[in-house]
Amino acid sequence: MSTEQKRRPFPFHEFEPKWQRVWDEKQTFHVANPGEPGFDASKPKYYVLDMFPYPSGQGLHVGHPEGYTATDIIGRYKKMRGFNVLHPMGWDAFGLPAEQYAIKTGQHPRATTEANVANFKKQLQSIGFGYDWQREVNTTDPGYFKWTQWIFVQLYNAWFNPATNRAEHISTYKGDDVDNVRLAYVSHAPVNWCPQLGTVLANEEVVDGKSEVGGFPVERRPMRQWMLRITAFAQRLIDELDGLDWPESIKLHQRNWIGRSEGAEVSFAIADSKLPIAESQITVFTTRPDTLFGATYMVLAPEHPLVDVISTAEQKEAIAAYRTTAASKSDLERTELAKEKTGVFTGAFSINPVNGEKIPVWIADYVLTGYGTGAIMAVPAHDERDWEFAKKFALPIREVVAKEPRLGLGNKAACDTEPMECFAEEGYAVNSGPLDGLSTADAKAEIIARLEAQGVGKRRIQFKLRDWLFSRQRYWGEPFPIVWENGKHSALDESELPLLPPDLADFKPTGTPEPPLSKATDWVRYSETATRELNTMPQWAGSCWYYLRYIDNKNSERFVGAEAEKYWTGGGKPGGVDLYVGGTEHAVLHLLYARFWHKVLFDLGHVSTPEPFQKLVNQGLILGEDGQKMSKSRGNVVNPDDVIRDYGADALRLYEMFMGPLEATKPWSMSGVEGVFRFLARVWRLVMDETKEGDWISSAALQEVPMDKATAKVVHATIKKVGEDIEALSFNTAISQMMVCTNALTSANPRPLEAVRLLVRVLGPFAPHLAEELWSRVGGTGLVSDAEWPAYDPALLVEDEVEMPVQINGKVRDKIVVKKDATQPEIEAIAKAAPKVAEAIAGKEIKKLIVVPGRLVNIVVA
RNA sequence: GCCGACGUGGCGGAAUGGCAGACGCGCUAGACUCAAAAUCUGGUAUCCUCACGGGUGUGUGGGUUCGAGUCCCACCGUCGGUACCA
Repeated sequence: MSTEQKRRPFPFHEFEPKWQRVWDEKQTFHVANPGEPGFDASKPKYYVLDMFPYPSGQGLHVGHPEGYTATDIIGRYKKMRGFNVLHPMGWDAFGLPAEQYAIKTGQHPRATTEANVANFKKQLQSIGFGYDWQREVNTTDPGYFKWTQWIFVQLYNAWFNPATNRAEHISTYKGDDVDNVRLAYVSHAPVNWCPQLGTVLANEEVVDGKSEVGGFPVERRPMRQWMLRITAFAQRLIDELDGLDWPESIKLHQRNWIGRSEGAEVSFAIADSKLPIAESQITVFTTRPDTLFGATYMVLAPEHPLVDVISTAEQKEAIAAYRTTAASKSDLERTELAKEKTGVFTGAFSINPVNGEKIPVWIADYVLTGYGTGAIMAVPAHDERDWEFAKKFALPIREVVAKEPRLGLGNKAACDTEPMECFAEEGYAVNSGPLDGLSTADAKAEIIARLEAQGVGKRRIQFKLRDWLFSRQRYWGEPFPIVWENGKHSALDESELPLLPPDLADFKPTGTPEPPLSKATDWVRYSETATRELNTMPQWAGSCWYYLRYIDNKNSERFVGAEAEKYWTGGGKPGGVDLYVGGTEHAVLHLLYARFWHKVLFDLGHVSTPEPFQKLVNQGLILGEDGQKMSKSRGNVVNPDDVIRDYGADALRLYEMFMGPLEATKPWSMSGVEGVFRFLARVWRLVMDETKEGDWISSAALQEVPMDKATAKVVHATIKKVGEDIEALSFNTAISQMMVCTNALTSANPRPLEAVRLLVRVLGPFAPHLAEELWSRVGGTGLVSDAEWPAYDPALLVEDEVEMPVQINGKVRDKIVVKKDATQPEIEAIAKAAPKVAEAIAGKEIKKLIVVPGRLVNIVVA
């Protein structure tokens, strides 16, 4: 841009930084905690939260300010409405991308993180967000992660008591294997290992067999890992969604992810087994126990422990070969090759407990180790997967469910004819002995009762959710507060926290599953005989509880002070945060993990609500001008800094909100930005006139005169609608109403000062810089940010007369004007007398006449 | 496959079951100007008509209703999520 003076329609570049300085100097958006000076206990509280950003090297993109502007408007509005508003911001700064970037550039992640945080903060401040920066948190700050580690220790020292259905201190556990019930425990199960990233990943972080970060292949291998027992809370995580004001789609997503299914566990005896009874059973989980009579074979997962025990000598070789292939397949290959079923016969048979039939036992990788019991009874007639498998390996298929009840057919008749297609729906039992004729629901109940009586099965509820793999083989994360001695682990004492990571110069992955912390030989040695845990926590750890730390971020005694926690999360709702705004991408990761941690803290008495977030809103994605997802490779990325430079922060904020509904996906448009920019200039010119020389002076039209009726009406209608629209998060329509008001005031001469003062206050939450500037020029007291939200006068909004359309058979034919309080018969008479109406109904029979007072009249004629 | 969201002018989008298209963009005419930009004022769904006026219109087809963009059923399309979960 040239250095010569670029003419600006209003001097936003001068007053925007000015007001940002004033807010900072006066600490306008700082709010005190109970017990602190300046705390006003008479005010209600409002906690409005943004999903804090991961401070990447790219800086802010226009997606960030969308949600942030929405919460800022709410926060500023609630403040004007007399609330104590908690609206904080912080940094989710541990994690893979920072470390990858550090490795690439050769800098220490702490240095790059600091630089990125400083840049993000500067950018956020240049948009004029009203955050209480005194409450800033950073997950990589030792004063913060001390408490992340402390919470981990709480998890370690807790177990889930099924009798009370909640987490309790480990001391209440009376069994003999404490390490088997802790909420944080060690596992040796196969995990998702990503060689390129040099770390293991949680199930949630693996997408289509590739890492969510980077898209690298992921393979399964058994490793020693820390797990968190989130599955213990599965039922509560489902049930307690009910009390939350979240989008139904997100609730559904979480329910599906947790994946509750009801069914039965059934034990099949292994035929001709020489093993003790207890070991010669194959237990399966099924949601369709009513189809038990149709089980014609069984399948074990390749990794199932019984495979070695039961396979016959002739099959051993084939089995071993199949297991090797299955194990070496990455998840990606497993998914890609999912089309064709594979498997091998074990040579063994089992006995169907309901009819004594001997059925073959196979292994196949379409049965997963991690779900249910890792074994299934196959009912090919009524399960698509079993159907495909049976067809491929020519196994028998027996129909046991029919669409319609069918009685009187013996087993014999049915066994001879195989069904033509798989029927996986509910229906009525056939060929099932005592179940015949029962509906699927009744048949399930009946068979479960029978199995329970025989002691070979029972009702069971199964969840898809797995325990949370919590350790990573990385440098840039919270070290575990755990030491190992003689193969046994123990937690550090609270006094030893925070446990800082070693200051490693070489923090690169080792290329093996050995974590980089192993390179810090001094650090690793805890004592003569004990060494430290080498894994670090995943990025999700810090974000699981940051909303609690904002409440009391400087507390060195406790993760959050009890009194402050009670105040800011109080209000009688299950969730403490009143409004949480962020992207959908966290539907089942962050939002599920945070709920889990919160419930543990609640059960252990550390927080006072069972849920973290009462109301959740997902802001939509902002696309590039071409309607495509914004990305560097497409070259359609919009940088907020450029928008602020050319149009100002207020225009950026306003445009982000004017684009459309907050939740919608919508494309960016620079001419749209210019549109709201012109609107802001029009508001400016309500107050200021430009001289021939290009100087700004107070507008001559602006006078201390009372508002005429029409002006008062539009201004008060604006106060009403904008307030209601903010409450409903309908910011685009609020802005359109302010445009209507501004257009009306533009043509007013004289222009009543009072009207402008009211409009400026209503504009405050949206375009705070311009509002402050104008407020100071129209004689406002103090800051508009501290002003009260104006009240509207409903009496000014009612019309004396209303225009009503008159329809004939649903089509508008004429319009009439009637008094506001006209009676039904009066309206009817006026309507019938209207010229076009009279003409249309002349000589016709009126079959019906509907009058909707204040809206319309509809006359139905033959 | 399954689950979810959404289909309204040239574009972004408004509409408690009650005048479809608020507001903005774009386009267009006029005012101001020597001229332009900026600004201000007006017009702008579509078809028929010189006009007055009228017909048709919210993805498609049905239905409920005095009245449907809105509610119900079926279908088509776009986007997002998810996938051997027994």
